[in-house]
Amino acid sequence: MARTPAPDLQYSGLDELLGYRLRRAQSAVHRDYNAAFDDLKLTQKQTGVMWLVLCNPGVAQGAIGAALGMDRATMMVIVDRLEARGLLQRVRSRKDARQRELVATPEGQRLMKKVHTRTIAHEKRLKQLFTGTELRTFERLLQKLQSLEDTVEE
Amino acid sequence: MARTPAPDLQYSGLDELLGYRLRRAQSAVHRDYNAAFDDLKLTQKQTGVMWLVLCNPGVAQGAIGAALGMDRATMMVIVDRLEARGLLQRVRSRKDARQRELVATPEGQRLMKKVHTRTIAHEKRLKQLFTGTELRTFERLLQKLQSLEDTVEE
DNA sequence: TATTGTTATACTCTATAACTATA
DNA sequence: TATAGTTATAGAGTATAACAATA
Repeated sequence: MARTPAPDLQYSGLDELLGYRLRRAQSAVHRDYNAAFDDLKLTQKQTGVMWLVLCNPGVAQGAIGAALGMDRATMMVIVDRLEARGLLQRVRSRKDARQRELVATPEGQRLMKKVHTRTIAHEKRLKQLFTGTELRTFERLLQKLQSLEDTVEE
Repeated sequence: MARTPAPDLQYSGLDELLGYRLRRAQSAVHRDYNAAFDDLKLTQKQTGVMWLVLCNPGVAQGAIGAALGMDRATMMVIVDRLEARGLLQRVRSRKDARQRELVATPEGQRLMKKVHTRTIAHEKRLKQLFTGTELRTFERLLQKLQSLEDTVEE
């Protein structure tokens, strides 16, 4: 990524902001993820969609988007790419012709087997940084932040 | 954002992954931030850059990028935008003519006063979700994830 | 030779608005 | 009328590679 060695700067409290800390942590994990999944060419978001399609075959595109907190238009971009790569298919629903049911192709299923294995390894790598108690606490704290999601929408 | 009501899906462990949880939490805070700063038209990243420029006037562009974990090319995009909006200026360094020192314009300084106030309010809003002990724990846990950053680079 | 910034290029995610086809 | 998906469009962040100027 070609970065300069860390300098010596004033932060005036920037690095004490919870939002900033969270962003930097997420950024570090994101880079770590990309490095670990580089050869599979699947981003975190794409993996999330494929993951849910695998364990909810035939579920509507919009339902996946809602579950992952994504806009309809955003889902379109992601599903378009996954479909173009031949990892999943859209099928017009017979129950409600407005909906598109998503199903993984054989190739998508093969890829997701690798992704599962890789994910377990990556997760283990992350969790090694913490004790069991810390992990439970961490998840609880992260969960609290997600409650903001509901506040904004209404 | 036009989202569909939450569906009832299988997750097969996706929602137990630390990386997933972190991403969703960051996403929620990011949306909350954007909603709170909508009228000021400054993103989290742009705010980070302006913040450091304000408390380190004349610091080199690359030093800011390194402090915020950003690539040189990424910094270019962000600084270009801030400069085009008249919020900061690039000045060729007299100590090392390769470097560009960043300084906030009067307009940038005015805007950042508002941003500071707004940030304190936003931070308060976030921190209300937690006790003092929880906050200290949270920051410690997030810090541990940032150690991944060093592991990947070398 | 190495570093700082630059440009060109490409990819991903996000979102709004207007449109269609269905319900 | 309302909903699911689509298209067009735009903004933002990320990164690689090649290049110029400077050290």
